[in-house]
Amino acid sequence: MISTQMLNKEQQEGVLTTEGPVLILAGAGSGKTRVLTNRTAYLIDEKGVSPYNILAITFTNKAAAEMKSRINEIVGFGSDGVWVSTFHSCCVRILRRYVDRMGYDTAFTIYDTDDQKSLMKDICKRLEIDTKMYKEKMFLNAISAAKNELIDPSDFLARAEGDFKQLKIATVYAEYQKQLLKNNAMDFDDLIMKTVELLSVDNEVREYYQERFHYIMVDEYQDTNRAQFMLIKLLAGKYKNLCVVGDDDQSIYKFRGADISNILDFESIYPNAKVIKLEQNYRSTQNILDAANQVIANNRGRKPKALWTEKEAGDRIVFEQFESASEEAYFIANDIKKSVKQAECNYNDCAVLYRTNAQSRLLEERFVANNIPYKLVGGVNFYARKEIKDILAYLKTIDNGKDDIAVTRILNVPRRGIGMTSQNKVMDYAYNKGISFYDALKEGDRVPGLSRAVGKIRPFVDLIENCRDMLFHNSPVKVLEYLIKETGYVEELEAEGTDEAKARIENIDELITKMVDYEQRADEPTLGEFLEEVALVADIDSYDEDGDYVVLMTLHGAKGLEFPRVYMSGMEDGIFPSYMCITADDPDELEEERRLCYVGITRAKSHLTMTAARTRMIRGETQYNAVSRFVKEIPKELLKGYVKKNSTDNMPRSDTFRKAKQAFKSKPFSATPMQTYNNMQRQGIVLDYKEGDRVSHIKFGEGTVQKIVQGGRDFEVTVDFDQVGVKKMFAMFAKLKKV
DNA sequence: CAGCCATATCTTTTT
DNA sequence: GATATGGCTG
Repeated sequence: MISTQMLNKEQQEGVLTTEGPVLILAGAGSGKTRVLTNRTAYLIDEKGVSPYNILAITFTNKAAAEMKSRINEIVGFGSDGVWVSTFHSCCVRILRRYVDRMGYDTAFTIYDTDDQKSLMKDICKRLEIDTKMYKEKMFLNAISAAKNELIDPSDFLARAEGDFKQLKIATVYAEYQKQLLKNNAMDFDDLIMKTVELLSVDNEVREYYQERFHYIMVDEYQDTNRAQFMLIKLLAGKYKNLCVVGDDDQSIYKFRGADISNILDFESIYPNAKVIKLEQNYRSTQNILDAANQVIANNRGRKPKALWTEKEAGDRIVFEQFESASEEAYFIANDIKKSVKQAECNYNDCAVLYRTNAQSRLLEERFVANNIPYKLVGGVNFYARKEIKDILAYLKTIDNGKDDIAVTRILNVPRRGIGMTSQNKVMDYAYNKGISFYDALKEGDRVPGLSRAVGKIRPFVDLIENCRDMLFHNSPVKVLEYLIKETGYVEELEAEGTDEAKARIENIDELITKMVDYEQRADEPTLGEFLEEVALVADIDSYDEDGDYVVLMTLHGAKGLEFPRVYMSGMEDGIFPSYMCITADDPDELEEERRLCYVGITRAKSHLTMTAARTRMIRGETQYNAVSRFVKEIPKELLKGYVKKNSTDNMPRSDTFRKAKQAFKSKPFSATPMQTYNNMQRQGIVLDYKEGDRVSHIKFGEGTVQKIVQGGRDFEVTVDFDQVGVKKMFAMFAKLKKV
């Protein structure tokens, strides 16, 4: 039974307004999940709606699972019937049932980014595209963007309007779709787009689902793209009881096609929509909320809103700048350790957030050294690891022999002595005969030019066929175990004996465990369903807030979560906001970064610490970065000790550094590795070039030395570069070479 | 055909 | 710094 007395007035309104379109603008920490779960409970308990007629859509499995369990807590029995799922799994469910009406096999496989890349590579090779000119990734990005906008290959061609590059993309796009269909596979974007297509084209299917879903709710609506928008519009087409929840200030997935106008224009698309604003924040202290409000206030083009809280001011925000990124990591690790020791918090109260996954490395090292339990979320997905992808490719081959990408991946893994030459011969044969790669392997003796290789291919085909036969009478796990034994995959790793090989074996064991777990959960376990589940998990799904560990993740990953103590690391211009956004002509990109900052700040309940480093290694180059402009947007009164010690002041410490910075104030500065720097310092600097000499620079290319001036401990060298013009730089950093 | 070494490119963010 | 690719050799 639900009780509305725990809800504020606006929240109650959100729960009780069940009919017609509703837009809930829910600020960070304003209890939107509570509204959604209570609303569902209200529909079932009070309005007698069948759970079967309710659909709730989220972005991650974790969010879906949480909503499900919270509905369960309130409603108890009967809530199982509610469809709570992610966009992608919802679409898969629909497609598995009806996609055969569009020429696909309902047993299609789902391609992840890796698979897409492999396929694209093959296509570029076949179409003889110079991948130096046009990168595979460029095509994939363009295709993904098109799919998010529901633009199919023929639309794309029509829009190309004679533009050479666009025409090229159109050709590749068409071929890509053709190959996907042939492989009986779909990529992530297809899942949404094909569902929209199915619902648009097939009246019977559309009416079925429209009739089924009397009530639809969508979480994180600000992150929907055009395709997802259409999907929802189609599904809600009959009853129009659509409730969307979102916050335009937390829209951070534009790069993935999210269209903020979906939420901003909701009222004009659904004219009689009721709009409810949730502005009371229940999560953060006043200081944290003030900081968030002040930062986000710098964005134009947002729906005006003001978050408020009844909470006390709380601690001020800590900001610290360090000489290097490792010192930063050292500080964060120590600070967490200290706080736990003093019983101020547990490890799982703490989260360390950063802009890019690469930043996690130093933190991890520090955490290991300090014996701090931590969990890294994101980065390389478990299912993206080599050994896991190999095993999954076997399973995919068993499940869907049409998936050429999977078959080619494992044909020679472990080594069977089948090289590229043989593989290409089979591939050509398959292409000419219009059959799948695997089917071509089966008739290997008829492939021209395959002499000895036939004998090597045979055992591979037999293995796959045996597994398929086994599947009729055995559980998928049995087949998996048989497979691992027969291929000798683990055996080979054991023989290797390295730590890395051991870690791989552990991962494979983990995969078996996951499959066992799946079989126990499923009513009727099938290999296909397992593969599907595996394809659609995000790393965040495995994060469990009950375990006592610090969590490390990107700011993007943290959306929707909250922690008593939050550390935002790498608060530097060039890192966050990223260099790409600073240099972009489009000011919207900076605004998106600012929203990301807003998301980060509002994750914190009571303690927020921001850190920055003066120097940081990025891709093997040392960068010097200024303090993030976002830090400067926070009023100083909210910061603890902003101008106190010299370790936290804004001026660079060393004379050399200050001058270096002046010379390179516009760009993040790549310096020579520290090794050389130290050598030079020890030896005193000897320049092997003089004024008028031709020199070359690692980044700027060749140029002529105009002036050399002794400055402090280093030489200030002025060079007129052929490509980029005159630059002033310090010899110590510039690493100029005489040519 | 496989294993080794040189090189090139990468990085924002993810279902 | 790390990983993917390409060329070479045994």
